[in-house]
Amino acid sequence: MTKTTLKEIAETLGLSISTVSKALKDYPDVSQQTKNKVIELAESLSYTPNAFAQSLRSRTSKTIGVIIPVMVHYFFSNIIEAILKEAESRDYMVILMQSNEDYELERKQVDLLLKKGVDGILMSLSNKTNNFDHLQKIIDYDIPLVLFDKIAKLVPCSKVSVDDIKASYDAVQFLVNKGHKRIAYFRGDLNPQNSIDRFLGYKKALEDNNIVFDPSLVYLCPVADFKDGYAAAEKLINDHGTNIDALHCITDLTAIGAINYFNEKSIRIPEEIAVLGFSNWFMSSVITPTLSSVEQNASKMGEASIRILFDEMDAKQKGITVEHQKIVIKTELILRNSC
Amino acid sequence: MTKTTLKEIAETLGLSISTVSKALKDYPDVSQQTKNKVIELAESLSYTPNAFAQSLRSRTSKTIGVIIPVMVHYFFSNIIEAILKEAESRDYMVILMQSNEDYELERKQVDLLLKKGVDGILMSLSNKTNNFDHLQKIIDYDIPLVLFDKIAKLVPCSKVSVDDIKASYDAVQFLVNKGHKRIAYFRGDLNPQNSIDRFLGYKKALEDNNIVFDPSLVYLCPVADFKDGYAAAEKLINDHGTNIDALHCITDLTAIGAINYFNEKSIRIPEEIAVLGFSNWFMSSVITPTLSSVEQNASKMGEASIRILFDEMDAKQKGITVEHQKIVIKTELILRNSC
DNA sequence: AAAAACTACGAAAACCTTTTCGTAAATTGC
DNA sequence: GCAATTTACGAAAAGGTTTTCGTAGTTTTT
Repeated sequence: MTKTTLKEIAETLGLSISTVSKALKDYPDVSQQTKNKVIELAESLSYTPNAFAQSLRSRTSKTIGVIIPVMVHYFFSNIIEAILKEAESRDYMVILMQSNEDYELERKQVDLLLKKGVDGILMSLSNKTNNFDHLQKIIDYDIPLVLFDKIAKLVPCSKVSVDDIKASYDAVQFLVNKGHKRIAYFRGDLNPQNSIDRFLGYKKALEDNNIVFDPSLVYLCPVADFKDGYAAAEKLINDHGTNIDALHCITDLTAIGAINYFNEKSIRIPEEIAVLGFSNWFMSSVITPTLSSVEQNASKMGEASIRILFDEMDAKQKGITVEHQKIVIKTELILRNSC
Repeated sequence: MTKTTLKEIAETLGLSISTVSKALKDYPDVSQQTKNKVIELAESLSYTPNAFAQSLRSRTSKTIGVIIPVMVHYFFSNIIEAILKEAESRDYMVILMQSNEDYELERKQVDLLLKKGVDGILMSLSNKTNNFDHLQKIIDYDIPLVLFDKIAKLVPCSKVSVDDIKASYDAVQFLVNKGHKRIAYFRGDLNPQNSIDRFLGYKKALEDNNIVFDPSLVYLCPVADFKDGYAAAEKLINDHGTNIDALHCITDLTAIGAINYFNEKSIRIPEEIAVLGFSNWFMSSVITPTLSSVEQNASKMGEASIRILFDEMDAKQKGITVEHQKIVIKTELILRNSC
């Protein structure tokens, strides 16, 4: 079963390749009669143009590349889902890569995507990334680039993110309004902007409420997973007993780790310690107690990212240059039983 | 910033395109001197061959296509992760598509992948799929195809799955050994093979233990999600009160839905009803009570699938034909507090 | 010293599509 | 009836790489 080509159709009908091509693309300088013959035969042979040849000629591939740090995350899989759906509807294909929070790998993957000739790139940076030459390379190649969630503020490209400062600020403000004063914080890795911003939001909310920031209430959870949260909770209790009102965490997973520790030690939530997460994983709605969190609207973020990417790709096609966009997705506090 | 081509290098050095190409591919009929010059210039211009041209000529794309029914699933995202890693290490790219449990979409996606010229395809079928012409088309095109998890038994291609019958059989046998007799079952959609097999395993275990199969203890959870489980649990209790010893569910999510209902109604787990899920989602280890489940080894399944795919792709490249493989991944019972 | 073998390169075709340009033949206008 | 236009098609180049085959020029063999 070999794929049909224009040449075969041309030979069968005694036409030239050019005429067949033009007939299929409905050029005006082909007679209707010829068009009909060509179209009929093409269909009966189920002709589809060779994508490689088309790409070679047009220098476009109808393909976009997506690099994310990790796949097995409620947040990221939701974003990917939104991206796939939108790409689908535009007949674009998505090449997906996972950087595994590894800067070197991320760089290599960018090179692969560029080599592969994708028409655009969506990226959420790894936690380790603090050199942006590879992003500049994308821009130098004139490939539209949109960063989402884990963004680099200084790279000249479009960006989609949430206002992490405000999101955490609002969360902590809520805890303060509830009367909590000694609010611990489990912070994430020191490098990524999100992590920094959420921490700043936490600090600012304290300041604005005239609560003295106490560094001994801040614990580092570099991987921001269940284990980190569990371990930090253990340290927290060892250090402070239950002389703590509330706990805000960099992610739900960390918060759930902490909750599990508190449950084991029969520390009552929210009576003894109120807990508030970040990201609103599905899981958070089914654990005991259900976990309050910050909804990041992953789908909206995915949709916005790919929409902007398509805008820039379309503009490039038409030879127009467009301003880069910076979109901030609204977050909302989801209140459940943990606070 | 335009990409360097062989032609440019050739012109700069006063050589022919062929010689440059051969120099870079280390052909023996190019002098070492010339090779050195070419390699040096190529590197300084950071030459990378045009992937479209290479694909056009070689009829391969170093790309594989993956179609899964849904992305936001612990199981599938784990499989994808394994696939991405292995593909990565082979310098292959992965085009990912989500069929959304929609047969028509699945068909369209297969066509897209074929048109795009992927070198191989990995698929997990949608629940609705019961016509396999599109799979046959892949085979007719001589593109290696591996089905995983949601497979079609009769399609002549390699397959990777778990022995769902045995897995559920073992799970129910465990419940019986614990002394449970009235064991309810929340089954999945009627179409997919997994769903059928797990149900068969449940039935067979009862039979082998001389427990009469009672259809009134079986509830349908077509989507097999949290909602379905919650709703079915409500019906179960309405129908039978707590005249039930145990419950086995088609997925963890369903089981977690049921657990939430039981918790709300203060029905004690496992004292009044023991619960056992399927798939061993991460979530199951952190809810209250922690949920026993069947570990499907998603990573192993992903690894096996892509390994077989590469085997078949390599064989095709060499013109060899290989037997299709049928791999059954071992499952294991993970015991926690819910039973 | 002539024949044989080897070295190092280039021409050209093939992969397939798209589009520009050129040109016969048919048609229109006057 | 001749010039101007229109119609309908084909040739050819371009996009970039790979590989086969051909061939000058050089070296080795006898």
